[in-house]
Amino acid sequence: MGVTKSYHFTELQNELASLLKAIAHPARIAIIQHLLKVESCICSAIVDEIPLAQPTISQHLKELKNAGLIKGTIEGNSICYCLNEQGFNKIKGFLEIVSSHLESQKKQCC
Amino acid sequence: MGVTKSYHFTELQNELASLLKAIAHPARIAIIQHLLKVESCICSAIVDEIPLAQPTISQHLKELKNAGLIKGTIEGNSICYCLNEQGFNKIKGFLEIVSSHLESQKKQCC
DNA sequence: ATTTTATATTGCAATATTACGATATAGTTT
DNA sequence: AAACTATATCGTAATATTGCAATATAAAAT
Repeated sequence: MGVTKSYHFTELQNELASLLKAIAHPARIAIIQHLLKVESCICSAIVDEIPLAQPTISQHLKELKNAGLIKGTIEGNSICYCLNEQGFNKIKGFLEIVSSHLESQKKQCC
Repeated sequence: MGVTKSYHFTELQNELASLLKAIAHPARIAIIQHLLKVESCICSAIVDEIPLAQPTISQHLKELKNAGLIKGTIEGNSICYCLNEQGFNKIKGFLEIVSSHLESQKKQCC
């Protein structure tokens, strides 16, 4: 059917899935890595950095923004994008729980 | 076009995207959480735990396995699934890099 | 050997995602 | 104001994902 049955799952499960889905594309990972590298949030010279058409980049940026992983502020003509710590912390929190559980699980079964 | 232009991106970017995509579904997060909870890797009583049809769960398990996030071993009649630490560590590594960069970035711009 | 139990595969319909050309919007420069 | 620059939106084609019924496979129990 192509539609995720999100009503079967908890709010946290759905939220985590949305956040992870937003990162789960090589172009969006490249955008994140670029924003990390440039420190000060140089705006969308991202378009020059990544070999995809401008509307495509714009769409990816929108997804990252909707998910709460980046922020954008208008700066005259252009827009300044930078990473949003909060979004990443949620994902990091989940992975830390997974890791700590895995470490305390002494006996591996598989 | 619907097809990701993965040839534009680095191997690491594509690998991370695949791993993240594999987790990025509420049912698969629920599966991961269940496997965490049951400690010893009780097999696919997951089907009883999650309100999706058996073929759907089987498909989700396959994706998690292909991505390297879970392992499965045959145990007589049934199959024992458990989490695969390695896959999670790769994602955790990426997020730790993001976090440490963000923390050292004093001036927020947006 | 037949039935039962556990899991995987196939095929398919519904929906979502990816990418981009064309175009719109809005600030900047001339 | 006209031209330019930066970004967003629309429309659309190609492809991917989700979910499940039906069916296949294979071990276990009877």
